[in-house]
Amino acid sequence: MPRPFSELADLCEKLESTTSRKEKIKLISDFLGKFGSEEADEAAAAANLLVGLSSGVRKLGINVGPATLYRALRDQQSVLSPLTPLTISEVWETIEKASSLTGKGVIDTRKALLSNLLNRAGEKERKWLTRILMGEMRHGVSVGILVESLAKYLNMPLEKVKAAEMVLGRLDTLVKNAVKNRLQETRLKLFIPVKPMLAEYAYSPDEIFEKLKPPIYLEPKIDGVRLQVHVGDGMVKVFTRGLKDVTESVPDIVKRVRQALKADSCILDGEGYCVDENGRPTPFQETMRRIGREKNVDEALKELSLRIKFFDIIHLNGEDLWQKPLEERRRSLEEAVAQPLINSLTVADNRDMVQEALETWTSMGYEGLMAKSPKSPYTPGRRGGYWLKMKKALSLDVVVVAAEWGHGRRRGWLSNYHLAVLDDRGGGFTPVGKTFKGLTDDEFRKMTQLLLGIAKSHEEWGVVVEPRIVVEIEFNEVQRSPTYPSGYALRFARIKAIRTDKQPEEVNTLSDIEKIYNSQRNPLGIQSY
DNA sequence: CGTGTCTGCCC
DNA sequence: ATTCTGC
DNA sequence: GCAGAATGGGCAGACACG
Repeated sequence: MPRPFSELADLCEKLESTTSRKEKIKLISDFLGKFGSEEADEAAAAANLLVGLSSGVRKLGINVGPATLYRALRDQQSVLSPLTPLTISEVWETIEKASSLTGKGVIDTRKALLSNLLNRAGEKERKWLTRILMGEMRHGVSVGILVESLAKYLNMPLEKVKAAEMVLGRLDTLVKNAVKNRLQETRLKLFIPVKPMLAEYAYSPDEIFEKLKPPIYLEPKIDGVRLQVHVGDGMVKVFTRGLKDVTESVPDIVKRVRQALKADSCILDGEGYCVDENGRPTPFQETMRRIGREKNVDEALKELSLRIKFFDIIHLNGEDLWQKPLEERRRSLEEAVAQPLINSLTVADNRDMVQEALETWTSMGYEGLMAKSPKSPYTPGRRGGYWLKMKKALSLDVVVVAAEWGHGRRRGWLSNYHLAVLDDRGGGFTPVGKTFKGLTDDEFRKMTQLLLGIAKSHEEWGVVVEPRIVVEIEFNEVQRSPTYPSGYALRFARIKAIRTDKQPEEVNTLSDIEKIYNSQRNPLGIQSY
C-alpha cells in the first residue's frame, strides 16, 4: 500500500521543530520502520524527498528551478480539500516524470504537473512540497543524520552503514537495500562512481603542521575539474565530482589513459585541465568549455586539448584500496598508470618546505597545494581532515557601488555588494563582481545603515549608492567576463576588511586588474603529456 | 533563425 | 566555490 | 566538527519567443 505524502510532511514538521540530533535520528528510524520490505522503493523515494533535491541525492537535476516553480505556485487555486491524497511514490514519480520530459512545450507540461501536485496538497504538504522543489528543506537533516538513522533502524554498527553509503554513493539505493535488509555490500563496483574524497582549508603552513603529523605529502593543485576514471574489460569511463558521466565529452582523456594504462582494471582519481597549442594549461574557463560540451566535441577537440593528472587510486585489478593508507595507494598508482599521468609529490617535514612549495608551484601556474597524511584512508564524499588545501590568494581595494537585499536569515540587511574599481580609461567606477562573504552578522547590520545613508536610488532589489565605502577584497583569480562591461570579474571574492581609512579615489584600477589577468598566464608552465 | 531565459553543473 | 553561525 | 544558510562567475544545452 502506497503511503500518504502527508506522513512525510508530518515527519518533516517534527524534524523542523526539534534541534536535537538524537531526536531527529529516532524520528527517522521510526519512520523507516513503517516500511515493509516490499515497500523498499517507496522508502527510497521517501529518502530522496526527505533530504531534498539539492542535497546531492539526485545528481541529475529535475529541470525545475525557481522560475518554473514560482509560475506553478502562482497558478494555485485557493486551498481545496484534496479529493485523492498524494502518496509518497506518486510525488516522487511525478517529479521524475517532469524532469525526464523533453521537447517542445515541456516547460508548460512541467508546470502543469507541478501545479497539479500543489493543488492536491493540503497546507502542510504544500509547504514541504515547495521546499523539496526549491531544494531548501531547512529541517536539519542531511546525509549524515540519515545514515545514523539507518544504523539505528537496522541495529547495525554505524561504521558499517557509513562504509556502505560511501561505496554506494546514492542515498536512495542505500535505503532501498537497507529496507530489503541486505546491507553487506561494501565493495566498489567498476563503472559505478563513488563520491570523491574532499579536502579542508588551511591558511598557513603552521595550520598544516597543527593538523597533520610530518612527514606530510605535498602535491601541486591544478585548477581544473575533478575526474574519476574507471577502467575494466577494455572499457574506460570518466565521471565528474558530481558523478556525471562525461566519457563522451573527453575522448582525448580516454585515449591518453588507454595509452598510459598498465593494469587490467582500476579506479583512478585525478584532475582534468585543458592545454593550448603550446601545451600550456589554460584558464579554468577554457577547461569548462570542454568538460561541459556534449555537442560538436570533435570540433572543440582541435582547439582545446584535455589532459589529466592522477593523484589517487581506490581500486586495482580486483582489489579495493580505499581503506589502505595513501602511501600504499601511491605505490599502486604507479603500478596502474605510467608516470606522465601521475601528479607530482614531495614529502615535507618542516614548515619552510611547505611555504617554498607553495611559492614554486603558484609561480608555475598551479592553483596552490594539497597537503595529505600518508597514513590516511580514502574517505569518499568526506572531508575528514586528512587532506588540506592551501591556495594563493590575491587582494585588492575596491569600492561598493550598489547592494542587494538579503533573503532568509539575511532578510532586512543589504548583504550582497557590487564591487567596482577605478576605470582609468573610461572614467568613473566599473564593477568587477559581487560578494556576500566575509562579514559577520554585526558587520552586515552596520553596513546596511552605512549604505542606506549614502543611497542614490532605491530599487526593488536593493540600493545604488555613492561610491564611498572602500573594502579590501580577497579573491583567487581574475576571469574574463562576458557580462561585466569592464570585461573582467573576480573569482571567489570575499571581504577581508572595511577600509574606513581609504578614499574611493585610492582603490585599485582596471589597469591593475588587467595586469593581474596577464600575469596569470603561467610563466614556467605545468609539464603536460 | 537569432536572441533571451532557465537550468544544471563545474569551480 | 567560500564564509559565518548554531548546535 | 558537522550541518546549514546565503549566495558568487561562467559555460553548454534546451526551450520559448519573435
